[in-house]
Order: sequence, then C-alpha cells, then structure tokens
Amino acid sequence: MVRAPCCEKMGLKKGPWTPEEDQILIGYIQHFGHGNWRALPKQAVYLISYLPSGLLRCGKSCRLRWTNYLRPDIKRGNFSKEEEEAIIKLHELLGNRWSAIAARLPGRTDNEIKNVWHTHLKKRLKADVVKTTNDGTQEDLIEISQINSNNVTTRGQEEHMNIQEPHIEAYSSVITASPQNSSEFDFSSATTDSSVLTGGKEEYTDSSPETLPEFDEGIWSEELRRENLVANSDIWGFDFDQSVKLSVDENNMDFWFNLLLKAENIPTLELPEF
DNA sequence: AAATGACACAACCGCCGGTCA
DNA sequence: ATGACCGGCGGTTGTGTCATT
Repeated sequence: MVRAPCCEKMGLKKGPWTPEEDQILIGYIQHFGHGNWRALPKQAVYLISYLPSGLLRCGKSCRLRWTNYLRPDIKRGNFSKEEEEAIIKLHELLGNRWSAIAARLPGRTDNEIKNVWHTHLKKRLKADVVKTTNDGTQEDLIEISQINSNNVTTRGQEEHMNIQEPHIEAYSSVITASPQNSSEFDFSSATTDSSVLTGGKEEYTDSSPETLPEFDEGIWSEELRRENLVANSDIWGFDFDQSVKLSVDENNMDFWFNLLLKAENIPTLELPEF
C-alpha cells in the first residue's frame, strides 16, 4: 500500500510561523476546537479567504504548532533546577519516551524536553559521568552503563518499565502536586508512596505509564480564555484586552474573526457547514 | 565591524498504531 | 481482512541568535 502524503505539498507553506498565522490558528481552535487537524487549514482558509494570506499549512503543521507552542497551558521560560532533575530521573526510568516524560511535567512539551535534553542535560550527565570516572568505583560505572543500556528501548519493548513503575508514579505525584513554582519540592526525596506526596489525593494512579489525564478542553472557559489572551497578547501581537470584547453570544462571530474582518473593513460572512 | 563557530529551539519528516469503512 | 486515513511519536534538520576571534 502506498501511503498518501499527509497533505498536498503544492502551495502549502513551510518554515517558521508568522504572528498572523498563529492568530488564525488560535482563533480557529478556540472557536471551533480541533476535531480534525487535516480539515482545519481548509476551513480556516475559507474563513479568511478574503484576507491577504490564508492558513496555508498542512494539518500536521497546525497540530505541532498548537501542541508545542500555542497551547494555553504551556509553561514558558527556562527550566528550573527541579524540572531538570526530574527530566534526568524520568529519562533514567523511561528512556527517550519524551511524550511520557512531558506528561509528568505539566506545562512542558515533549519537544521542549527533548531539546533541553539534547542541548543541556545530556552534556551535563556526560560531565557527571566523567567526574564519576575520576571519583567513583568501577561498580558505579557498570551500574550507570547498565541503566543506560536498559533504557534504550523502542515502542513495545517496555517490560522492564513495569518493574520500575512505582518509582515513576512517585515522581509523577511529586511533579503533579507541584505549584507553578516548584522550587519548594525536593525531587530527590520522592518516595514510592504517592499518597504521602499528594496528601492522599491520587493524581495518576493507573499502573500504566501510558494512562495519563486527557487534555482538558474545559480550560476554554470564557474567563480562562480571556486571561490567556491577555497574558499572551505580546506573543500573539494584539492587545486583546483593549481591542477585543469577547462574547459568548453564539450569534456573534468569533473574536479573532471579528478582529480580522474589522481590520480589513470586510463585512461579516455567513459560514458554511463543514 | 565583519566573519565564524557554537548553541538553542522551532519545525519538519518518516514511521507507527489505532480506527473505520 | 484489507486499505485508507488520522493523530501521535521520536529523530533530525534548519535557522536565528549570541559569543568569540
């Protein structure tokens, strides 16, 4: 079977996203959700077809942009010492399963963690190993080597993970229980009893590391939406609080759509069924 | 000030598993 | 059972930025 390309290559844009494209994508998802990533660009293109540039991106590109950059629950800024420690420990347990690691670090994406690992943490660990070579015993080095080799896995080869699951769960609980500023938590002291760490409130209690909380679409309450828009106005290029009045009126056009139309002095369109 | 190299990170690519007709 | 489509994943690349010479 020859797999069809994920998108029409012709005419679709690649490379860095512009603020305008971000606005289109954000507005579209906030208003319509993202049930079908591949259909999204076509619909968005229709909606802004009267504007100078459409969302000429494939669905895959839209999804990545959203999940790795635009999503409202993404924590920005440098990784804290605690987060870095957590990544190192989780990588020790999970290997290169970046999405699984990201699921245990709220607000961080797998791509971000992967980048941090390759650019910072791997080098740091290497330096630590060199230090261990100088300071430690031969047994220490053998143990490190065995841990690393065990964690070179592919999908579907996770038997050894199950053995270590209680430790993963313990770290997960600590991280999950952490507030935005997690500096008050000591990751190095994580125990295997997650209920202790979460004050009796189990967060991720399933024994499978793959079973994680769903992304909560309910975050798009009007209030949170507004907070997020204001918080990210510099990134998105608009002063939303000043220029846009959000409305829950279903008869009203979406805020971004209104904004775009207003900017272009274009009359309101009637939207087709998709 | 210009050239060069190193680094950081956003984005892309190809593959895989799940789902559905 | 099969093929087509889709979302998700990890590996890799491209590009912008910063530091150094």
